[in-house]
Amino acid sequence: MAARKKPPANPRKLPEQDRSRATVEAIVDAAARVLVKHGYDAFTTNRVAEKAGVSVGSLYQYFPNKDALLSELMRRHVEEIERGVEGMAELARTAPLAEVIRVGIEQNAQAHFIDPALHRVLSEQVPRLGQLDWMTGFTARMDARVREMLEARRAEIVVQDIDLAVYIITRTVEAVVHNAVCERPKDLASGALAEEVTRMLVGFLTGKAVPVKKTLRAAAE
Amino acid sequence: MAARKKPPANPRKLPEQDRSRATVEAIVDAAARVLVKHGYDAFTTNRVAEKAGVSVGSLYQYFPNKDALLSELMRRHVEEIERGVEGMAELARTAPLAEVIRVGIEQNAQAHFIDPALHRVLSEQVPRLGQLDWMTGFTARMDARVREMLEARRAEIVVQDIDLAVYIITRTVEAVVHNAVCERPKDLASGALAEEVTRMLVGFLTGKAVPVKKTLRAAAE
DNA sequence: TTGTAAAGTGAGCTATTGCTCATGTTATAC
DNA sequence: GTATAACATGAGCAATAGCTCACTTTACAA
Repeated sequence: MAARKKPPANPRKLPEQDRSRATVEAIVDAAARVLVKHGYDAFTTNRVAEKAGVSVGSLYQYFPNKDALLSELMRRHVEEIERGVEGMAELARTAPLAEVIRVGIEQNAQAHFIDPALHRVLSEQVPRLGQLDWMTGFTARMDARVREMLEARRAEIVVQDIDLAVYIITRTVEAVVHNAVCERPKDLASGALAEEVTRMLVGFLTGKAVPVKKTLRAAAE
Repeated sequence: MAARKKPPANPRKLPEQDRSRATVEAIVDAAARVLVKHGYDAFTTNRVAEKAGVSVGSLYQYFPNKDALLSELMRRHVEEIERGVEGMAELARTAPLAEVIRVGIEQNAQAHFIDPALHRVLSEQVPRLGQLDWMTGFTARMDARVREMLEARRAEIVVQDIDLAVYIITRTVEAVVHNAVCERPKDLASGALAEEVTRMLVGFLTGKAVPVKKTLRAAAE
């Protein structure tokens, strides 16, 4: 536990040969495996290196410190999630509001199922690495997308403060889905949760009553 | 960092004399101060003892381990929050739905201002102490209250699955308010956020359109 | 007074962990 | 073949933090 306070933060060597690129991959993979299997307490650089089949020294040749490795792992995870949401851009222009929102919610849910165990550990156990550089960019991009979508539909929308609406929507969806993954998997799988949250958000945005579907959708496939 | 894995978990001595009760208070107080002022990284038993003006030995006479101290600190914090919500019981019976919800939101916001710094550290930095015994009871009680409130108003409510509705409401309010404390203090203070979230939730529950207030409330005092 | 239990002390043991560095191995350039 | 740089190794250092325990002090009861 030596240098947790004084981060050397040297921009370490970048892998140039294939061999070293493979090493970096092995390290990141092992990091994820260790986190998932044994939790953050067991996430030591020595252990990760061992599981990766390399020596600690190699690890520190590509990551200046433990947090850098953690940061890289999170960055990759978030990147995966963002890729999953990319396809929504065109749908957002063509489909009706309710559909866009429902798909948004379902996409968010999907994102939580890419690697649920890792996602859970990252968000519950890992100490907040005080505003990661790339993290702010991520949320900003997400917010911007929702904002554009809303602005393109100003006609249907009664909400006054669009910024505030974006804020409420994004936090609500993220929080409800995120918690539901562990606490209400059934309602998430059946679509009941997405159904209700969609109704809530559409009503909120349009200021109109949205009829309750009397026939709840059966659990798909 | 010796016994992090093998928790002795001995039910340590309970304070019997006034002197020792004062010691325990001093320790818990110091724990909060250290957390707030220097973050979780600086939260060491030695440091807490020092700040409390007692020896580490004394600390370990009343807390079997570090996590127990942390747990007690969180328990007290949550207890304070719960006390703040107690007064809502009667209001819930007399006032109109929208009013109850708005006050609920505002109470939740108030709770975050009891000790915002501590609240922030606890929720952002402190590692999840894997399902604290008392924690489940707390959320269960809160959920039960909201549930009762809804059931007493079944007539106004179109929602089919009340359990699911309770879930969505509680998570939404908690998440939106919690995040807004740091990210949108203005909207929280002005009441704009509570206004909008209330409109959203009432629309969700009643299935009716709720008119947007054209005149946004000015920031109170 | 005096015996006993509660309360308090703090030096230091034990274990862990992040990280270094002297050394060895493999690939590329000429 | 040889020089050079990239890559890899792993024993072990330095720091630290959780916790113990032998011992002292204080409170209270008889």
